[in-house]
This record gives sequence, C-alpha cells and structure tokens, in this order.
Amino acid sequence: MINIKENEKLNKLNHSCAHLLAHAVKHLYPEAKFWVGPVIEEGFYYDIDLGDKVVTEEDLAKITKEMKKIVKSNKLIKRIELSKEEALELFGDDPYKVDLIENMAADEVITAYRQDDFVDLCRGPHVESTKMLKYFKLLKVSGAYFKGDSKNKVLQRIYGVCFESEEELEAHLEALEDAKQRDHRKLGKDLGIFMFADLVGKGLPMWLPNGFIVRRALVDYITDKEIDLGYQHVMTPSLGNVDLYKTSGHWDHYKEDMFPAMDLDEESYVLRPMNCPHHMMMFKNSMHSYRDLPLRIAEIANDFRYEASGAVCGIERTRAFTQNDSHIFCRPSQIKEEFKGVIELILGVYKDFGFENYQFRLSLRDKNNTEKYFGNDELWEKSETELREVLEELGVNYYEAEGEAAFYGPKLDVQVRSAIGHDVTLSTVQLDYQLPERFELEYVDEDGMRKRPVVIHRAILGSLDRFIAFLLEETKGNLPLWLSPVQVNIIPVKNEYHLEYAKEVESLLKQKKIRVSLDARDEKLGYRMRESQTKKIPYTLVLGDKEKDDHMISYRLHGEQKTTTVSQDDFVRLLKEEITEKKYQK
RNA sequence: GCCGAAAUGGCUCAACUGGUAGAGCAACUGACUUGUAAUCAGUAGGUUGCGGGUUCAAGUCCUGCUUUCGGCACCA
Repeated sequence: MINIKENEKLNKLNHSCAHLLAHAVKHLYPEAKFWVGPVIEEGFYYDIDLGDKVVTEEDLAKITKEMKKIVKSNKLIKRIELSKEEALELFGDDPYKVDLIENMAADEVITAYRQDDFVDLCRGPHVESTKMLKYFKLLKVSGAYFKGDSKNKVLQRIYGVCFESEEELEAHLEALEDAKQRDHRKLGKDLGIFMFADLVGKGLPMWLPNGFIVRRALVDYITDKEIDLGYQHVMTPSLGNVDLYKTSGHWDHYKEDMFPAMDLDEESYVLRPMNCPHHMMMFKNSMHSYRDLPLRIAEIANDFRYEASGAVCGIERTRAFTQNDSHIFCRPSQIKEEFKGVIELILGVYKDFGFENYQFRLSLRDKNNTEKYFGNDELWEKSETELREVLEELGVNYYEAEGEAAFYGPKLDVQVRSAIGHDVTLSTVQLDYQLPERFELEYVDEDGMRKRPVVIHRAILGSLDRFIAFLLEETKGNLPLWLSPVQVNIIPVKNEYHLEYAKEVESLLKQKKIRVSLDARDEKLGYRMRESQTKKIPYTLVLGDKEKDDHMISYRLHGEQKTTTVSQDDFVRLLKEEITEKKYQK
C-alpha cells in the first residue's frame, strides 16, 4: 500500500484535497469551524467542529458532490502571506485557527491559501487549481477528540484520499478491498481457527480445533527455541492477590483496566493482567548467587485485561490472551548481552516466519510528563542510552517514540501493520530497574554483597493471539506446512476401487505424524478438489488406479495446477523436510 | 469509554415509502459412478440480536441493552 505522506506529489495533492473538503463543508455547513487537515499515510483528513451536527456516511455523498462542483469550476489556489495580526484578523471568527495562530512565533510569516470564497491557514504547498483534484474519494467519518485528548470535545473527522488519475484511485480502492479479504477476522472464521460468542463474552476468543493445532505448534516451536537458549519454563496461576499488584505498582497504574477485584472475607483477588509480579515472587523464592544469573524464567501464560470496548478487535486485541512471556534476571553488566540475545531471537523468529514488514520502535518515556513513570531521571537516561547502544552495536534500524515506554522502563517494540492498517506491537523487550526494587530482589555478588538484579521483560510471539492474527494476514491464510491444521487431504478417485489404497496411505501418513484427512464422500473429484483448495490445505492427494497399481502418490500443492507423482517414501521425506525446516511457503 | 454505522437460517446476502420473511452455498435424502476448483432433484432449517413501545398491522418506526464494524482515546 502506497504511503501518501512520503510521496511528495501525492502529499501535495492530498493536502489540497483536504482544503477542497473544508471548502465544500463550509458551503454546506456555514457554521463549521475548522481545526486541522493533515496528510497521513492513507490520504488525508480534516477535523471539523459542526456544533451539534454530525456527519454520517450518507452525508459524504452530499459533500463529495459539492467538492466535485468546486473542482469543475476550476478555482485557482493562491498563496497569501500574513503577519500575525493580519492572520488573527482574517481568522478571527474561528477559535480553532486563532488557537493555531497564537501558538506561532510573533515574527513568523504566516501563510494562507485562498480558493475563491474559501481561505485556510496553511504552510502549503498546494496544487495550482482545484481542477487538479478530480480523482478523490471520501472514505470514512468518525469522531475525534480535539487535540487528541479524551477530555476534550469531539470533532467530526472526515477521511479521504486523492490521486492524479482515475486508474490510480481505482487501484487504491481495490487494494483496500483486497486488504479486507485478508483481515484475520474473516480468515479465522473461514478456516475454523477461532470463534466468539455473545453469551461467553466480548473479547473472549474460543480456539476451535484448527486454531488449537496452530497454537500448539507455535508453543512447541518457541518453547524449543527458548530451551536451547537457557530459558526455564514455569507455570503460575492466572490470578493473584491485589496486594501483589499494589507492590508492583500495576494496581495504581492499571486498576481501571483490570477485571474488577473479587473480594473475599479478608482478601481481594484479580485476574492477572500480566505475569511479572508472579515471576518476581518466584525469583524471591530462593537465594541467588551471581553465578545463577542470568536467570531466565519463561511462561506461556494466560492474562486478562478489561480492554476498552472500542479497542477490542478480533484476536488482535482481546480481553483474554496468552503471552509468550519471560523475565530475565541479570546483573547490570549483563544487560547488553541479554538484550542482544533477545533481539537476535526476535530476528531469527521473524525470519523463520518470513516476516519482513516490521519495524523496531525504541519506546521512550515522555519527558514532559514524567510523573507517570517510576524512577529518577538519571536512571531513565541510563536505561534509554543502554538500549540505544545495543541497537547501534547490532546495526538494527529503529525509530524512537517518546511516551511509549512502560511505567517501569524503556522498551524496544516490534511494530507491524495489520491488514486494515492498525499499527500494533508484536514482540517487546523491556528494561526494568523498578520492579526488582519494589520487590526487593537480591543476589549475592562476587564480593559477598547483596545486590539488586535488573529485569528484562520480553515477549517474542507477543501474545499468541495477536501473533496468529498477523500470521493469518501475512500468509493470507496459507499457513506454512508445519502450522497447517490439515497438512494433507486425500481424495480417492472412486471409493469402490480406491478407498482401500487411500486408507493405506492415510494410515501411513498418520503413523509419520502427518495431519491428514480423507475425503471419501461420494462427490465428484472436481468438487472435492475445489473444497480442498478453498480450505487452503497444502497438499491434496488424488489416488486412483495409476497410484494404486504402482504404490505411488500424486499430489497437488495448494494454489497450483501441476500434479506430481512420487513414491510413498519420497513423499514422506518431502513432507518431513519441509516441516523440519519450518520452511515458509508463499 | 467517546463519535458514528450495523445486526435477517450454519455462511453470504435479498425483502419499494410499515402489509403473510426469500435466494445461493453448506446440511440432510435420493439419483448419477465420474482423474484435479462447484452433477441433478428433493427435504429440512428463521418469534428477523435481546427487552420495551407506537400501530389494525413492525424485519422495517421510536426506545433501552448486547454484540459487531469504522474511527478517536487507551494499550502494563
């Protein structure tokens, strides 16, 4: 999908189109007041205050019509330079523009752009005339908080996109439509991966047999890798005493986002929203020598968060999820080495899955709003610097994001974009000096002194749920062989003559631990082949006289026309190789 | 949570301004006996998300709730 913000031509075009939108809105809603209309990766939007009025999807047609009218009348777009006083004078009746102007420097040359009876404060640049804005489409409407603060008033936001030609616009709209086809919610339903039920509850996914196979394969995969890397796996309960979270500090920060406490006679429990406190207690369970460190505790853990109703999205964001979590307890001198190890693990895993569309985000604290973070400035500077150094040493590309840190420390997040354009975190590595302090963790150092360890929190597959959402979208539901719920589907040409041989092959494959299905329905071969393909089963075997007589196997790969005939042994070898290599297939 | 929109057999969708809820696929039954993406015929399946209300009459209008969708805010 094209990034419009990064494309100079399209950026200008879309910015001008935002003005065109505002122009049309002003005609239709004379009382409209305008905030900002920036270009974004997906096109543009404009935030507008319409008083009590709201814009609905239906109104978009009306606005589009008015915009087309202005395009047709070919208004020239002219740049005007203003002093601050002149600008305040010109936009005096729009409090939002006044707000913007007042935040500009006194000596700044303020520019505005005029097209016929509409003028908007703007840096530009813009196209020369409205007639260049022929190929646009208004895409959606929504409410958006003024200045992005939920305490503020909700403005009307209208989104759109503009191109230079009809063809480009059509191609873009088609791409948006395609993206919907690989939305994990659709694929998950079609492939029988997971389901939801109102009666069970919002945001509570239930994993169907096919989905469970994928999960188990992923758990085995990551657990094996972790064992190789010296992680120790544990299991802790999915709830904990409220005091545990008061100790960790999570209670103060996230009480509202947890499922409400269950109050008993003397105590109070909550479903756990994360696993760190349990693992801290596990570390505390015994004395540790510096020789024990780094100690890597890992768990496939169920967590529960009372996510805001508007945030819940398929298995991308749920209220019950499973983390592939770990806490690494180490000496300060081991931080870099451990951090590197985790990043290398991440890179290796993404490579195994063939993921290429991801970015590392160094999540730092918001320096203008330090009260929501634990720890002093010096420690924050130190930890942020440590992470930066590791990234530089590894030569990993990353970008920095202020205000995205955890309350206890900075993070390195791996960001991916979902089919419908959500920017979400898949993996995360976090540096934490705070929880060891709050839980008073200690180890005995070489000099015999008790010292505080540092904790690295990390999740590689992140939440299994979100990981599978992304995996489904990236593969368009064509999971690699080792993750496919059904790896081989057998179709006997004619039951009467070939069922016996089909069963023989089925039991051979089962014996070899291949997930196999046998479609012995009295249906046309073409019918069963079609279903095998739509279910995205990697290998479909068609077994008839030819195969039976020579004890051979004819297979067809998903999405391909070609048929290949091999011996039974060769076929098993082929499958085994593909599975053990965890080879990613498009 | 906020601003909007939506909810009709298992799935995908129809039902003009209120007037007896339909179709395709899937399921089931039967016929057909077939070599790589849909054989034919029949049967069954819905108190239209849940609850109130308006009306002679509600899938359709009003209202409360639930869930879903698009954004916003949030995301340990």
